[in-house]
Amino acid sequence: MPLFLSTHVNKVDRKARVSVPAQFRTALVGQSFAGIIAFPSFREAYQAIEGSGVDRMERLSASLDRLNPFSDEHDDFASVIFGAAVPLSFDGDGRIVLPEHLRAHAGITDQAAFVGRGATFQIWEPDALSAFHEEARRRARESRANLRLDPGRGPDDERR
Amino acid sequence: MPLFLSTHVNKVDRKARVSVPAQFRTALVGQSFAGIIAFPSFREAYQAIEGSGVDRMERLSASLDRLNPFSDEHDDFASVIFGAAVPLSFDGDGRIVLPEHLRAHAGITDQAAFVGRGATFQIWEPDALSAFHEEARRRARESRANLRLDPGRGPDDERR
DNA sequence: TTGACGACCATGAAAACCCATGTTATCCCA
DNA sequence: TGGGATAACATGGGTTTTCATGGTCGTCAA
Repeated sequence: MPLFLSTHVNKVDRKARVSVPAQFRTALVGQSFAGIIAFPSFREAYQAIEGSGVDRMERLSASLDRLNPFSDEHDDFASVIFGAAVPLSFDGDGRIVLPEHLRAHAGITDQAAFVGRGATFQIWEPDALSAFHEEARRRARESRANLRLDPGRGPDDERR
Repeated sequence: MPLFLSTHVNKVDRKARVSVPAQFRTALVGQSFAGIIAFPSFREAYQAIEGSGVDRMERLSASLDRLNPFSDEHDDFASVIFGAAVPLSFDGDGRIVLPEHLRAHAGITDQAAFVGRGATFQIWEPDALSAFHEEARRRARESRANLRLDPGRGPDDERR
C-alpha cells in the first residue's frame, strides 16, 4: 500500500500541467493505472482535491458492489464519489493535467501543493493550505484542554 | 473488473447516436460483447439509464440464480432487470444508438451524461443529473459520519 | 419505397506523446 | 573533504494521435 508523506509545491504551467512529486510517483508504481485518481473534497470547510492511486478506488468499488449492488444506502455515495472522480494519467515525465473544474474547486492557478496524508494525499492552492493550517493550529490550541493522553499508550510505556 | 469514473457529457445526434466515453470503452475491452447493456433504472427517485458491460449482467444472473432460484422476489427482479435490458453494440467509432424507450425514460433529447459509479455507470439527461447531484451531495455530506469512507479498510482488507 | 440500421469516411479540437533545458541533489574520487 | 561528474527531477514547448461528431452510402426488412 502506498505511503504519501510531506508537502511538495510544484508549478502549474499554462497547459495546466503539474509534476506529481517523484516520491508520490514511486509510491504508486505497480498499480494497474499509471496515474492518480482525483476528486474534489466534499467537505465544505476546505477546498482541496483528494488524490490516491487507482487501487484504492478499485477496492472501494468492489466493496460497494458486493455489499448490495442495488441498495439506496450507498447510492448517493457512489454518485458523488465516482461521478466526480477523474483518472489523471502521468505523461512521460510524471506530470498530470489538472482539469478546469478541479482547479476551480481548489482555487489553483499557477501553483499546487501536494500534501501527503498516508494512504492518500491532497492537492491545495498553497495560500489556502497555509490558511487552513493556521486554522487547524488555532483549533488545536483551543481544544487542547480536551485532549488527554491514554495512560496505557504513553511514550514511557513501551509494553503493549 | 471495469472501473467507471467521472462524468462525461456527449452529444446525441439526430440518429440518436452517442459516443460512449473512451475511458468507459477501454474499461470494457476484452468482454464477450463489444458494447454495453442498458436498462431503465427502477428507482423512483430519478429517471436514469443504468449501464454496464455484459460480464456484470452475467454475474448478476449467476448470483441471483444461486441465491434464490425459485423465489417470487427473484422472479420479479429478474423480470424487471433482464426483461428491460438492451444490448447496445459499439459502431466502428465507439458509439451506441439509444433506443427511443430509454431516451423517453431519461428525458434525453440532444445530450447525454455518462456518470461513472465504479462497477457500473448511468446515463442521464444533463439537467436532471445536476438536480440529482446537488441533492445527493447534500445527503452524502449529512451522512458522512455514517459512511465507511476509508476504502483501505474495506472487506477486502481485513488484515491489518 | 421508406425507414431503420450498420459500415465507412472526413474533420476540428483536445489530449497524449516526445524532446530540450536548467537546476538541484547525489555520487564518486582524488 | 572538496569539488567535479552524473543522475534525477521539474519545467517549457512542439508535434502527433486520439476522440467526439457529422455525414454518406449500402443493405435488409417491413
